[in-house]
Amino acid sequence: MNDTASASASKSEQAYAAVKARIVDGSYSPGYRLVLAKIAEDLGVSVVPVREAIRRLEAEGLVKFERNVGATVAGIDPTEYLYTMQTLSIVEGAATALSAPLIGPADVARARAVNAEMRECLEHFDPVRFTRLNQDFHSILFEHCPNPHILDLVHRGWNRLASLRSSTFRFVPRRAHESVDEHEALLRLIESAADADVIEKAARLHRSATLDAYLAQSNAGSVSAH
Amino acid sequence: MNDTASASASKSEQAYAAVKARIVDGSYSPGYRLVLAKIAEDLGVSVVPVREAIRRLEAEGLVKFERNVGATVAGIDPTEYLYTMQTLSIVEGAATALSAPLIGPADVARARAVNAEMRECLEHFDPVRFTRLNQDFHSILFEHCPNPHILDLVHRGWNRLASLRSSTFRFVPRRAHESVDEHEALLRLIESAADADVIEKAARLHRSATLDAYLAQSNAGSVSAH
DNA sequence: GAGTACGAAATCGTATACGAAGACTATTGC
DNA sequence: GCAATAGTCTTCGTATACGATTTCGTACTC
Repeated sequence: MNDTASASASKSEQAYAAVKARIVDGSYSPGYRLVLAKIAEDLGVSVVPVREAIRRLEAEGLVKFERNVGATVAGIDPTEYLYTMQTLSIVEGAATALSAPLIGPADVARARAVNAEMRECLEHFDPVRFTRLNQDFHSILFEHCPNPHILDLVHRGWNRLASLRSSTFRFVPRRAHESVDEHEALLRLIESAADADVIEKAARLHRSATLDAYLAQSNAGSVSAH
Repeated sequence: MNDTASASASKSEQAYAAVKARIVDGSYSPGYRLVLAKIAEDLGVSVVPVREAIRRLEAEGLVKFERNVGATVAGIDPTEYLYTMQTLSIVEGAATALSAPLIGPADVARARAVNAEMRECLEHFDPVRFTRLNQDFHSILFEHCPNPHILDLVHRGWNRLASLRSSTFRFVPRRAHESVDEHEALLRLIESAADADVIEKAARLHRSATLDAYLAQSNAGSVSAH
């Protein structure tokens, strides 16, 4: 973005952005111990703003904080994943339904283009790229949501998910095909100005189907984590 | 030893609880200017923990914070109210549906008792008491929600609402009667182990009906469809 | 040899202090 | 008389410092 902005922004802000970036891009992997003094030194600031940044990240659920002990990057605990996805399915479904009436033909075209890329991506499957495109696609759908609170919840959910980096679809490649088809179906619903209820249900099911696929996968075989 | 739990908790925690309490109980009314140094002195701590407490409250939406300017108690901006209620209708609906299968006969009985009190309360209408009971009632319904994230979102929503103190029903007394009836209907659905979809929709409509009543009342006209 | 107790190191929590940014006020020029 | 500007004053933002708490290692005892 603008590195000049980081200079004008408060130190807390800088620290927040820096730590968050490192969590999301995987430099700090789950379980990583976040020591205030060390981070402060790395960023060339004192511990106070770092502390504030950590607490903000805690509120977002990206780090876990224990009093008098310290902070660690929040784990990808499968249970947590389940909860996050379920929550996201609900709020994203609502956000998509609310923003649907505000989605114009131009937006639909953009979304369709992204989905075409995704379909193409299926050939020589790249889970990371696919997951990225997936986020782009859904962003177009829910970004017009007029209720900022709901939109914020959706963003938080995606952030949480991003911290289990790379890709959901790495674990459930089969799901990717269905996903692309469901995207097209969703777009059709939006184009035809379907009922909010119908759109909401479709968007929610779309997400919880991915969750179900993941659960079926991890329950069936050995857990490949660790 | 727990009566002085505030002593064992961290200063930040104390400050957080103290400020939050004053916002909720109305000592600090909306727009009230929260000056760090003053609060710190009142509580007998330094500004650092107070600052942290304020930021936490900001994350919850109870206070509005402006860089280099200060914090004020978040207003009851009607638009904010609308957003909060809409969000709550969605997450509370989901939470209620998810917890419905876990609600036992004892819980239903308790809820019914609370609702009976509410009905009684209608005679010599006390909006504050009614609103309190209303929260108790709904708490019983969603508190078993197995997804802690969703449950947390519900609590936050209620907190926000609590900060526009006293009572929603002060503004829409007529709505109170319908509310009690809808509560009974909700309980019947839960008892009969109705579909999650049905329960969710009922719970959501129950809340958005209150919102609509409020909107109709305050605008006395109509707002654009949402 | 294993378990416990004591002590040292690491890290967090909070206080105090100083610098910076914005808001208010008084004064001056038009 | 009104507006613009300069100066002051309040309040926030961050650094540094010290006390509190936890954890880990080591030695001692059973």
